[in-house]
Amino acid sequence: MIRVAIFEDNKHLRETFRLLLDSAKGFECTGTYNDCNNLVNDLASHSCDVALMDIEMPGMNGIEATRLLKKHFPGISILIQTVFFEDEYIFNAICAGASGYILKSTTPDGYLEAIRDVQAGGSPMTPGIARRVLELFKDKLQPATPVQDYDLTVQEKKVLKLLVEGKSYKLIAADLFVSIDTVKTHIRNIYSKLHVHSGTEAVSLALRDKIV
Amino acid sequence: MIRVAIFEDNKHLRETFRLLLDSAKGFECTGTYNDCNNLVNDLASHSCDVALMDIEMPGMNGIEATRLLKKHFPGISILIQTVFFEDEYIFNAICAGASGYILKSTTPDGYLEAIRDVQAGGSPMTPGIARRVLELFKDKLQPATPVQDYDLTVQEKKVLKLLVEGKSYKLIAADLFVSIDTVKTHIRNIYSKLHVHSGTEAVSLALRDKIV
DNA sequence: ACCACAATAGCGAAATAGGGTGAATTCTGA
DNA sequence: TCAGAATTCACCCTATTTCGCTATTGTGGT
Repeated sequence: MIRVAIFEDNKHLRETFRLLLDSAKGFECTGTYNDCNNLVNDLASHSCDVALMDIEMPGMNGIEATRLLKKHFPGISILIQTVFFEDEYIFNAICAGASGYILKSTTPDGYLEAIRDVQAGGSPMTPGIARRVLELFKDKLQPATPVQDYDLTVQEKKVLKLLVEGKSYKLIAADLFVSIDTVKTHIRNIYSKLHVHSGTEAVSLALRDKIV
Repeated sequence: MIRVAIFEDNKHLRETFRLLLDSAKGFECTGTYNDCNNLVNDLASHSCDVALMDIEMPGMNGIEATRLLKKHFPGISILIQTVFFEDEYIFNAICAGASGYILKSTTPDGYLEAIRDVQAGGSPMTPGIARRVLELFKDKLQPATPVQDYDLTVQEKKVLKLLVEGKSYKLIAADLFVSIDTVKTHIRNIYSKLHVHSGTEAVSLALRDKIV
């Protein structure tokens, strides 16, 4: 028997879900809630295995709720169901700890199967969502394409690296066994190539574009 | 009609896949290959929509092959099918550009559905794989635990943020509508809390520990 | 031989940053 | 309401940085 809690602000949908679960074999609806403003208390008194979570709700939204719920009840699996296809939502929902993400266009049977999947340790996703997840995954984890390499010379890269480490001109000169004036020259050239005008800017750019 | 190429080193499986595709409606097998050592030529002469790709193969493995294939034929969708459940494989396969990842324990009908899914722009994954993907996603993208928060005050954080953007004291003062001496004070306090002694060090630390 | 360029070095001026000290005001939690 | 924190500002002095220009040496390519 899979115990399911429903969080959905649309009254009609909420009732539909309850009916669906009550009439299906192996499911039990432990409660329906139209917002997450009493989330922790709600679930403390009526524990469940899976929470079916809408994103768009008055007050706390489903993603914040997911985060909160995972913090207080790590054992509960959360299945996000929404009309939103946006990357930002998908991304945040996953990071918040959602175990599945399905669109509201899913059929009733699809809902039941998704809940079963989640309970079995799987992560059901609408096919299109899965594709978005993989794309996001690639984009964010791909060795951050060094957009430009700025044509820094070997020595300039060394200087920049030391600059990133927070060293002063004097220390950089000592590290590289050159005079401080040479360091000045290199830094001048680095700034020119990077189109920046200060050490902080250069460090920022170097770290963001991973030139070091 | 979905045109499918099969890459699988096990002869028996290879033949089974061909039979499965030939006997199923809407599928066409454009070729079966026991390795990827002639990948580009193979597919140049027999184009396809979906490549069913094994990971473990003699010579080039399925993940390298995926990368290569995506480079030469970006339009072809790749469905990985393997016995490996390891995170490393999943991770690399996705980064290489795979559109789906199913285990060999999948049923024949499951295979056909997965291929249909891929062709339709979805990303079929064995439920357990999907869960691993989400976990990996979270682990790798989670705002890398801010080890310390250094107890910066609101204003100090603002100043640090602007410092990271490469602004000078003067510009920071202008941005925050305060005097330059106030900015100096804040920066003094920031340096003290961060245990650094220069802007470049502070920016470096701020970016690495994601305090901004 | 000539050129481009990396790497080195120097000088000087002006701007910016860093640190010491002190102090007023506002906010905030106990 | 009272202590402490946060925010604000001032003045002084020194160190560092930034940027202008110039110049020598070595190296690789045409």
